[in-house]
Amino acid sequence: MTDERDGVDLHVARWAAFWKDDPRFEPEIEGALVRMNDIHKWARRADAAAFAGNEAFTMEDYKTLHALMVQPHPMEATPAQLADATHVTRAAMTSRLDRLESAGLVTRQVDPADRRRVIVRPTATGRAEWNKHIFEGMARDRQMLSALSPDELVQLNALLRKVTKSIE
Amino acid sequence: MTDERDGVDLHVARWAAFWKDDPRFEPEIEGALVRMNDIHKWARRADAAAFAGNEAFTMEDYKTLHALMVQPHPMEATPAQLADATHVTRAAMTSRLDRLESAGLVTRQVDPADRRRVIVRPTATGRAEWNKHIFEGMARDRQMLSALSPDELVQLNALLRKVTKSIE
DNA sequence: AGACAGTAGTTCGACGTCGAACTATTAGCA
DNA sequence: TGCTAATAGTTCGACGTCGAACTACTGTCT
Repeated sequence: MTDERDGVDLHVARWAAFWKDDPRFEPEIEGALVRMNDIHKWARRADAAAFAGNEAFTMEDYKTLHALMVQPHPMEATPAQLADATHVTRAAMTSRLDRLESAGLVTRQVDPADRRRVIVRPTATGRAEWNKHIFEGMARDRQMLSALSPDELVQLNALLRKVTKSIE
Repeated sequence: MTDERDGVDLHVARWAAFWKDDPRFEPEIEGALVRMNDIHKWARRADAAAFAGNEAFTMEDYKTLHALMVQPHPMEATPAQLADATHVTRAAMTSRLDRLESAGLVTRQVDPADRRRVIVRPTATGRAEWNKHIFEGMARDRQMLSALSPDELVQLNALLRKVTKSIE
């Protein structure tokens, strides 16, 4: 493996020099986490840039709408389910749904069977808005990982899957 | 490769059923990004939990202090360098440094050679506070990736390095 | 020397999120 | 039937971040 070094290698090397011979610092651990962090940050910035010009429809709005569309029971979910799916608190989801509802992209309806619950559904406008952005996002994702071959992608997922299984 | 499926596999399968036969959706791309996202979120939560009880010394404070300690020119950096290292804006770094300075963990000094610049240095207290947390964080990182063997970690970094090199 | 673009850092207002407190509703149990 | 605990969603105040505007200083070009 004669790959050139990336910026993270420099970071890790400097760091390793700091604690030379201390076994508690493991370069491959730090390197992997820093790289995943960098990739994640880059993706977030690319997504945010794609929604930068759009006034009144933010990336958060899109992600909420997206979570709603890919629910097991499609086109229908509670705020709590959406909060779990997007990894935000219920409080944050309330304010997201406020925006989406007043923009006419989703509807809120009290569940008649359990009046504590609220059922969220996308409107036709909401589904159209979601369709407008979904494939652009997948194209960005494809571009970001274009350095990896199909085989390498499978390898990467196999390794990552071991990690996610151990922590979930 | 007979690894069991993880939660992301379910997510991707559901999603794939949504756009069956649409070549724009690539399961391995989405899977890799979602997994990295999940791992990143898990790490952030673990770090945040470690600083939860600590009043007046947040995770952001620690990361700023850490960036200062591992600079090429150790123990000395400008706000802009720290902002780049931690991937926040200069504005955010200003408020971080305000907190750290008033807590007595760093000092700010105007550079006599270029009076636009400010030189940030850790105090003895700051260095002690940093030492108190650095190894705990590395232990958390090690624990999080403990599902991977040393060989697998090297493979993972090789794959991630291809990605980071292509986007940096 | 004087004007002007560029750079470093800060301040400001807006935004999204969090955790805690609160309201409303449901389920369990004596 | 009543009392209590648990649950779903919302409101509230605080916090960290961002982008834009601003101040101060430096370097360059004429």
